[in-house]
Amino acid sequence: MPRIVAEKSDVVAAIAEVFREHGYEGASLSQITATTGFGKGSLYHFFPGGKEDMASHILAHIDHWFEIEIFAPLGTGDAATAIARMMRSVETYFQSGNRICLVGAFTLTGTRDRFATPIAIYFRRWISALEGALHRTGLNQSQASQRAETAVLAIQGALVLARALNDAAVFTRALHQIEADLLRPDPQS
Amino acid sequence: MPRIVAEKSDVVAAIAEVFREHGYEGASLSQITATTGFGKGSLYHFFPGGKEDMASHILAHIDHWFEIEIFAPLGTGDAATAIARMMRSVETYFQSGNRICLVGAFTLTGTRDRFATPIAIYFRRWISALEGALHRTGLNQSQASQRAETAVLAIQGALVLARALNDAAVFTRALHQIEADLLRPDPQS
DNA sequence: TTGGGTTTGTACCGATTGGTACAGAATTGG
DNA sequence: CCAATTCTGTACCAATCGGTACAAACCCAA
Repeated sequence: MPRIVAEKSDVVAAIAEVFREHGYEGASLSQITATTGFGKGSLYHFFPGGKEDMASHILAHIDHWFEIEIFAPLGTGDAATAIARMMRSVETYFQSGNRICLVGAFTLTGTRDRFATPIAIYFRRWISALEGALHRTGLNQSQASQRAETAVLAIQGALVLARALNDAAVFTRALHQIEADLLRPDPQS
Repeated sequence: MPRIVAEKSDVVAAIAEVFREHGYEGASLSQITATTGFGKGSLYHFFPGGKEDMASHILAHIDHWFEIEIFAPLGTGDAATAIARMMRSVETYFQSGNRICLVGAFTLTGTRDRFATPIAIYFRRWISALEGALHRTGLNQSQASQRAETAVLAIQGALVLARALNDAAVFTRALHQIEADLLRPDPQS
C-alpha cells in the first residue's frame, strides 16, 4: 500500500520534467510514456483524469514542496537568516537557472485558464510568506508587501531571461541582487 | 503588389494573438483559421513553411516593432527622457499587463529551441539598448549593464506575475519601480 | 474584355493526438 | 499457497493534428 504512494510520487516527478520541457499542450502522451518509461496503463491507473489530472497532481506536488521547503521556513527564526535560506533553496531548486518554473510556464499560455486557482495560490502564498519575514525585519506592511512582490516577480523574470539567453549566470546574478534588495535597510527610517 | 505586403502584415498580427493565447504548440491550425478568418489556403500561401514559418514572421514582426518603437529611440536624446519614453511604450504595448510577451512565452517551453536565436537576439538587443542609455546618464559600463539586465528581467517577471494573479496593477506598479531604479543616482559617486 | 497572376475555400492525406478496454503479470494479505 | 487486489502492456478508438492539392474566385494591367 505505501508502495503505491511512493511510486505515484515518482511518476509525478518524472512527468513534471516532461511538462517542464514541452509545456502542457506540447507534452504528448507518447512523449510522457517514452520519457518516463511508464505505459499508458500505469499512467491512466494513477491519473484517471488523464493529462489534466497529471498536471493537477504535479502542481499540487510543487506547491507542497515549496510549502515545506520555502514558504513555511520563512515564518521561523531570524528573518534575515530565513530570507537567505530561501534564496539558497531557490537557487538549488531551479538548478542555478537551468530549470524552469513550471507554474510560471503554465501562466504564460492558455494553460493558465485550466489551473488559474492553484497558480494564483502558489504565487500569493510565496509573496505573503516573504512579506511576513520582511515585516519581522522591521519594515512596515506596505513596504514589506511591495518588496516581496518585487522579489518574487524578479525571480520569475530571471528564469525567463536566463533561459532566453541560455546563460545561467543571469539567474545567479539576479538572485544575489534580489537578496541584497530584500535585506537593504528601510530608506524611510 | 503592396496589397500583398499589407495583408500579410495583417495576417501576422492576427495569428500572433492566437499564439499569445495558446502558445506555439497549443495554437492549432483550425484555431488559427477560425480566429483569424483566413482559410488554410491563404495561410499556406503567405507562409509556405506552415506553423513554424508563421511564428518566425511573427517574431520578426515583434522584433521590428520593438526596434523602431523601443530600442532605437533609447539611443537618441536625453537619456532619462528616453528611458521614461520606453516605460510608457512598454506599458502601452503590454496593455498595462493584460497582454503577454510572446517572446517570453516561447522562452518557457520547448518552443525556445526552435527559435533560440531570434529570442536571444531580442533580449540582448533590449538590454544593450537600455545599457547604452544608462551609460549616457553617467553610469559606468558594468553598472549600466547590470541595471539594464535587471530592468528587462523585471518587466518579464511582472508580466508573469500579473497574469498569474490576474491583476494588471502588479504590472503597472512594477513598471514604476523599475523606472525609479533605473534613474536612481549612482550610489558609488 | 480578356489573360495571367494572386488569393482563397474545400476536400483530402497520413500521422498523431488524448483516451478506453481489457487480459494478464505482479504483488499482497490471509 | 491461494485469491483478491494492484499494476501494466497492448490493441484499439474516434478526433484532430499539420500539411497538400487544386480548382474556382478574384484582381488588375493590357
